[in-house]
Amino acid sequence: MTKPRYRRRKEERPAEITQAAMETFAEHGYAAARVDDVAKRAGISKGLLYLYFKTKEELFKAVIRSVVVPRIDALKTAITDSDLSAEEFLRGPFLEFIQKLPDSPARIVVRLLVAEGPKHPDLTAYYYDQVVSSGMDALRQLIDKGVKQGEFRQSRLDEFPQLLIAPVLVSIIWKTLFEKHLPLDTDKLLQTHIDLIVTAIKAPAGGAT
Amino acid sequence: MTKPRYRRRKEERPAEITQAAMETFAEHGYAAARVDDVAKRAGISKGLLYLYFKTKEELFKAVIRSVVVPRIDALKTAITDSDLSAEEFLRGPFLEFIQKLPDSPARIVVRLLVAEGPKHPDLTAYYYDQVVSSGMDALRQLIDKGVKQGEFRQSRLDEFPQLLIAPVLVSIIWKTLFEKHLPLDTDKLLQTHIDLIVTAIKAPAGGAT
DNA sequence: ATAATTACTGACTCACTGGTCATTAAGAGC
DNA sequence: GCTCTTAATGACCAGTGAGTCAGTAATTAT
Repeated sequence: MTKPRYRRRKEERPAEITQAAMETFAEHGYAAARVDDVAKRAGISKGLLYLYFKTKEELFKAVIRSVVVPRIDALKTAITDSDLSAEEFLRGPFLEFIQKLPDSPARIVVRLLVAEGPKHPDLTAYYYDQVVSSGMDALRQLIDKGVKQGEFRQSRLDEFPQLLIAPVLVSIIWKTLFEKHLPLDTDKLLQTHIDLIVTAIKAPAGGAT
Repeated sequence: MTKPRYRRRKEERPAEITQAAMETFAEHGYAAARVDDVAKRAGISKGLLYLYFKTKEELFKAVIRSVVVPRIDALKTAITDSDLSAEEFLRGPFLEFIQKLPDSPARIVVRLLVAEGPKHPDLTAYYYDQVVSSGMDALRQLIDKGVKQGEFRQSRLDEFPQLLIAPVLVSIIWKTLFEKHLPLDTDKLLQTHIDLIVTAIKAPAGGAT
């Protein structure tokens, strides 16, 4: 009775491979990452990897998707499962959500997308549709709700919901590049940002309507 | 009298090469850019390029530096050449400065740094020292000045001056990735951001001492 | 003019890596 | 056990692109 040289595990392979790929891309970026290394990390041969993913690029897209999808779901449920006021939502669930991003795989996705996005238009389009567009809609609705209910004053923030998540990008990029030079308390940074924005758009004391 | 096949132009080459490299990197990113293409774009042979730059990486660093240096100088003079109040400075010269960034070569630098920074620690350190660190100091001083003169209330913004430039990153990344899907009026976005921040930190009417 | 110098060329090398495929062996079915 | 299917291997191929260098010609010195 010899122990088998390998086990057949058709089901688990794809997830294991994308996981290994994500780690490899995180270390070296997409272009400089070797498919062979991804395979090694996943504990398989390169040939098998190519059985599950036709090309390196397809593997790349699978990685992005594997990170993005669960994260969207998280935000969507956070929004639906809540009947807090707009301010409460911003200071509560929304803050929590963005505070998690800088240490999540989202960090890697940002780096990969900034670096490789322009060369993968369909991937960028996918990301835009799935994440950016719907995310912006959600935020805009949140702000509008706040305005309608007299919590917030009218402002241009609803034209630029990007401003709400801008410091997330700063946090991610800081952690990616400068953490060694000067550590950044991103939780506090994001908290401060929400404070400032809410202060700026809060309706003056004697509410409207 | 035959026309010469080439002209010797020792002085001008380096600048021409870094310029060509910047354009090539802008199109393809660092890893995917071919040295041969940079040379072609600069109108020279690859061999000559290697006479001026020892490796592709050294060329890369030269490109970053060539973009960064003049931009720092611009900001520094803007700060020194002005005795405006803190709010006036933010709304005037500072806003103007950041409004220029999304369409300047700074855009390419951001993309290249995010993508390649982790693999070039010394370059990242250089950028941190020359740009980030001193830029943050300058902003912090500006805010403190505003506080001391009673224009601004005390806030945590002076702990996180990054918040002032966060939307610049959003603008740059948006233009890099999503411009085709939904154009963004970055001037207005940045204007809005400064409005919001100033509103948030402005001292209440009856100013302090 | 002629010689000396060196900016410049372009063909070449060589390491590297994405992708292929003939072969092997694990596991399912009989 | 025996056969069949296919998950899995790993040696191989072909394209590519960074970096080299022997030679050439533009310019300077004499």
